[in-house]
Formats: sequence, C-alpha cells, structure tokens
Amino acid sequence: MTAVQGGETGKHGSAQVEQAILDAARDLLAIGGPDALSMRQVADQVGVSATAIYHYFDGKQDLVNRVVVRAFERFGSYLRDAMASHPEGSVERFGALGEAYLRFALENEAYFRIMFSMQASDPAALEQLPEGGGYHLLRRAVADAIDAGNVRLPTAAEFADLETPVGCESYPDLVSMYLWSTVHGLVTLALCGASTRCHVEGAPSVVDLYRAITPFIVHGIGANVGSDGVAQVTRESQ
Amino acid sequence: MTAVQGGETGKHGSAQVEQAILDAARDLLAIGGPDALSMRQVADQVGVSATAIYHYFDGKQDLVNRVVVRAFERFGSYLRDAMASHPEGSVERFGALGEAYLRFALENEAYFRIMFSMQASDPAALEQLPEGGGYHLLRRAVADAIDAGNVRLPTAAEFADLETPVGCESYPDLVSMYLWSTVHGLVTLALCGASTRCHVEGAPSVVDLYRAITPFIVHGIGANVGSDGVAQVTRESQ
DNA sequence: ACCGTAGGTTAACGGTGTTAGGTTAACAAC
DNA sequence: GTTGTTAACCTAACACCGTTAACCTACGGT
Repeated sequence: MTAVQGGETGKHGSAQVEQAILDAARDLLAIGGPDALSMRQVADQVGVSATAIYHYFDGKQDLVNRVVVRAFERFGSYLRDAMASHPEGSVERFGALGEAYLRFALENEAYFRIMFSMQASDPAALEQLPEGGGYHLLRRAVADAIDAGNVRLPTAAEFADLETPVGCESYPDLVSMYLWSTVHGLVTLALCGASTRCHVEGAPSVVDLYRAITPFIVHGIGANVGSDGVAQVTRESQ
Repeated sequence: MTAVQGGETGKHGSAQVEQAILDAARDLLAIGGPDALSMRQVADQVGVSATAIYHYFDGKQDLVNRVVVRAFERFGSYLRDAMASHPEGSVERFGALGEAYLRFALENEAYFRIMFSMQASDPAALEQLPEGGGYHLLRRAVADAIDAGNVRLPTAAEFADLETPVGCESYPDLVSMYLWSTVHGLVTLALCGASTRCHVEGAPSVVDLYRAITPFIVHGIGANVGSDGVAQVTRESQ
C-alpha cells in the first residue's frame, strides 16, 4: 500500500483515466453542485468502479483539491484577459478586473463556490495554487497604478493611529485587499442570497449593483481615472 | 402524515426537547463544524433517538434553518451593541459596525459559516429572518449619516452612465451594500484562507487588516468623521 | 370505555467515503 | 519460460449518513 505517490502527476500509466476523473468531477460539480460530487457518481460517469479513483487520488478531498487547482487556472484566464484589455497602470484595469471576477463567479458558479468555500480547506493544497490564485495579478495592477500616480493613497497620518502601523511598502497589498474584499463580498453575498435584502429600485443584477457601487470603490482609493465620462476625482492633500 | 406543522413553533408539548435539540445542534456545529452536525449525533447528545427529531423539525435542512435564525439573533445583538456605543448619524458607527461584524464572525465562526455559506439555502427560510438579518441596522446607520451631512455622496453625474441609472432614493442601499460587501469580503476571504496570500508586514490579524483598510472604505463614501485623530476628509464638490 | 394524538421507539432503505483483499495483465529478471 | 513485481483494476464490506415505515405508550377529551 505504498499509495502511488511518486511525486509527479501523470506518472501512472493511464493519465487519460486521471483526466477523465477530473472532467467528470468538474461536470458533476457544475451540474448538480457540491452535493452531486460523489466518488460513485464520478466513477459511474468514467466507467470504472469507485475504488479505482483511489489509485489516482488520495481520497475525495484530494480530488476536490485538484479540481480547485483547475478552477483557479480558468479563473486566472479571466483575470489575464481583463488585464490585457486595459493599459498598464490605468485605474480602468481595476474595474475590468472586478467585472471579470464577477463574470467568472456567475459563469462558473460551482467552481467559485468550492474555490472560496469557507470550509477549512487544508492550507497545504491552497499554498501551491497556480501563481497564487490570481492575487499577484491584482497586486501588480495596483502597484502599477500607484507608480503611475493614478492612485492617491491616504496620508501616513491616517494610518498612524493603528495599533500595528503599516509602512508604505504595504500599500499595494492594502489596496489590493480593499479591492478584492469589496468585489468578493459583493459576489458572495449575492451567491448566498443575502443581497436580496438590499432593495435598489429595478432589482438590478449583481453586475449592475457592482457598477453602481464602483464610484464608492474608486473614490476609496482616490483614483485618477481617464477621460471616458467617469468622474475625475482627487483627494485633498490634507 | 400530517407532519406536525401546526404553524406556531413550540406548540408541541415539550418545548424543552426542541430547545435541547437546537442547543445540541449549535454545540456540535461550534465544536466540529458543519460536517459534525448529523441527526444521529444531535439525538445522542439530547438522549433521544434520531427519528425523534422529526417530530420537531421537518428534516435536517429545517433544523439548520432554525439554528441559522438563532445565529442571526445573536448576530443582531452584536450589531445593536455597536450601534448603541456611537451617536446617531456619526460615521464612527460604520467602523464600529464593521468591527462588530468581524468580531461576531471570529467569535462565532461556525455560526457565521452556515449563515453565509454559499450553498443554495432556500430563500423562503431566509426571508423571514429576524428583522432582515441586521441589514436594516446598517441601512439605518447609513441613512442617518447621510441625513446628518456626514457622507458626501458621489454626484449624480457619476451614476449617469450606468445602464440602469439609480436615483437618490437608492443611495442608502448602495452605500450599505458597499460597506457590507467590503467587510463581508474581508472576513470571508480570511475564513477560507485566501487572505494569507496578501503579505502585509507583521502578518496582521483580520481585525488589524480591517483597520488598515478602513481609511479606504471611509474615503469611498467621502465621510466627514469627527475630531478623534482620524483624518478629516472631504470630497471636492465637482 | 373509547379514540386520537403527541412523543417517542426500532428496523430498514438507499446513499456516502473508505478499506481490505483478490484478480488480471504487463513487464523485467533470471 | 518461468518467476516476481507492480499497476490497475475489481467486489465485498464497514461505518456512517438522512429519511421513512411501522409500531408502541401514555395521556386528554368525549
């Protein structure tokens, strides 16, 4: 029972079966949600017995982890496309990244749910996500915008009264977390049905809601946006 | 199979057993997480057989719903305390509400997970939450702050280019969703381990991170905060 | 005395993840 | 050519799970 853990993936003879299992797991997840993903259902779809899966994966959690890694790869393509469609250092990139985030969540709902489910997913699996799971893309866009002077950060005085004061080198991470939190919160609230408690006239979609909230988000970072009708906003230096 | 649905809760004779079941479910959930909450475990803890639970609840989902309602009541007490500790119309209330939100999530993690899990929880159960699940508290605080002139909303021009333009009467809801999304996103990202990908020096706690991000959030709504060392920020009228 | 019903019980069904142990086919070594 | 090894499966089974069916018991009303 040495458990077939030779390090490299696909080392075992028929990597096709392994891929077929991952495909079946993805399909079941997308169609029926997390509850529909069972070892026996996956096995039935592939055409093997349930225990055969254990020759390729260390159990259901390992299978799910591998599906999550796949999901993050797909997720990354959404974000990269958004990045590529707007110039480096521009604030418009943030909006595009946010909309890509939303679009991925809505078009790949089951993926999104297991990617960011609050279940205690073993950190070991999450740490080796492809390129950090897209966070580095956001951080780069933020750092570029700061370098380009399109983001007016709060003065150091505003951070001075924190118990654990932060230095300027943390600003890109703080801004990234601010932006990430906002869009992530919006979409997770929508996916758990909580945002129905907010009654904006016309009962807008999540994307509409995001666009309506965008001015607040943009103002939060004192963004200096371009000349496409979006308000030009600066912050008083003091 | 009339199924004991006589309308009022607690109509059945021994309401103590019903409460004991809810207590046991809460405890199991808090200790072992969602997976530890099984009908048989609850029954064992109460000292009855598993099927006895079906005399008080319509199934596991109904039991979970009732636990969620209890959790939202507890949640509401956190928020009300935060509201009571700051004057009406003040912007400081937002920060206190946010910190109460965080504190509840961290001190009642299992509760928070099932309250806002992205699983498709039947909307019928969520609609009749106690007082809308706390959203009305946030909305009232926002509306008060707007009335008090402590929130400088974006100009109508900034909302004009939306596909579904919003009117002024939606501003309190928009601001509420903005604030809610930000803090909810931050805590959910923390609870799923995603925020470990953000590297701020000192590896601050979620609360530290929230406080560090607060300036961005506050600036987002052009808040006019008081004289306690927090930066005084206004937005240019144009 | 009778009936209905609240409040349980045990047994069972079909499902789940997982393990144990056996089987087959390929392949390498002597 | 036989042997040994191992990958790649299989079936059977275990211990759970939510849920249902059928049955029992005690009590309150007529």
